[in-house]
Amino acid sequence: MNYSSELIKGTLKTIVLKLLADNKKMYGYEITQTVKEQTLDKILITEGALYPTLHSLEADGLVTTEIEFIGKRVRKYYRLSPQGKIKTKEKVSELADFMNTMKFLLNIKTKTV
Amino acid sequence: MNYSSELIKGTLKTIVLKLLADNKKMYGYEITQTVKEQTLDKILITEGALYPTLHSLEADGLVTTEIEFIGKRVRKYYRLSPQGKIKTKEKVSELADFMNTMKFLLNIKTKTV
DNA sequence: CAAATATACATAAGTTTCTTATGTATACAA
DNA sequence: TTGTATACATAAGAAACTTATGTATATTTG
Repeated sequence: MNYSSELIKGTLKTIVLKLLADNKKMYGYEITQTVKEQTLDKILITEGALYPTLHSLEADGLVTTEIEFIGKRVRKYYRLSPQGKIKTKEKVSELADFMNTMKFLLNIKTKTV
Repeated sequence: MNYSSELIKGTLKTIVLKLLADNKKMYGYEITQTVKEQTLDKILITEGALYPTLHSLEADGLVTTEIEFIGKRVRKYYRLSPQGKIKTKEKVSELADFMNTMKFLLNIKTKTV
């Protein structure tokens, strides 16, 4: 059973950047499959969400692209730019920090007056 | 320095429900201030986000409301309904699960082929 | 005591970011 | 040959915010 989609909102860019940081280069479909496998089908990235995100990362200069042909079929590989590497560190540490804060907040039992 | 707002998206309802679960009853402004204090200004809930969320929780039957007057000023207290208590447990455990999954995903070094 | 700030509610327009739907095309398996 | 998988893309619509605005009372501060 996968997560209610609003949870994934806001984390997609970070997920994509981190995967690219760990795998040198990846193409869109590969990203969807990797996330699906690694999260045991809990996080399913739709193409309608992923491709615009990748295009936006490219427009922001965070990734570069390379076209590759597998037979007649096209593949578009994405790779982090230097700025992309910096941005990835920022986003990942921000998310880690946020998760710590949330963990703390959700464990609070009583309001401190 | 507070979090980029897209991170908070999708977690607001869960935060509000959990606070109500821990504090019996709370009013809107109190929720914003409590979150601000507990997170050391890292999570700032805007009124434009909070009030529609509270109204939506009420419309869904997850909370009940009571008006209270402090002098001439009105306060609207929110309290979990029985369904609200159930929903809170679901949302909190879903978020905890999601955070574990994200933590795992963001630590992966190499793609497992 | 006037002005600024804090308390306390609310809504509405606009933006972002997703979902859902659709489209195109190749490759492979049944 | 039919369905499924691979692989890209975009567009309409929905959800959930931000930002701006509005109203009103209470308190602090210069």
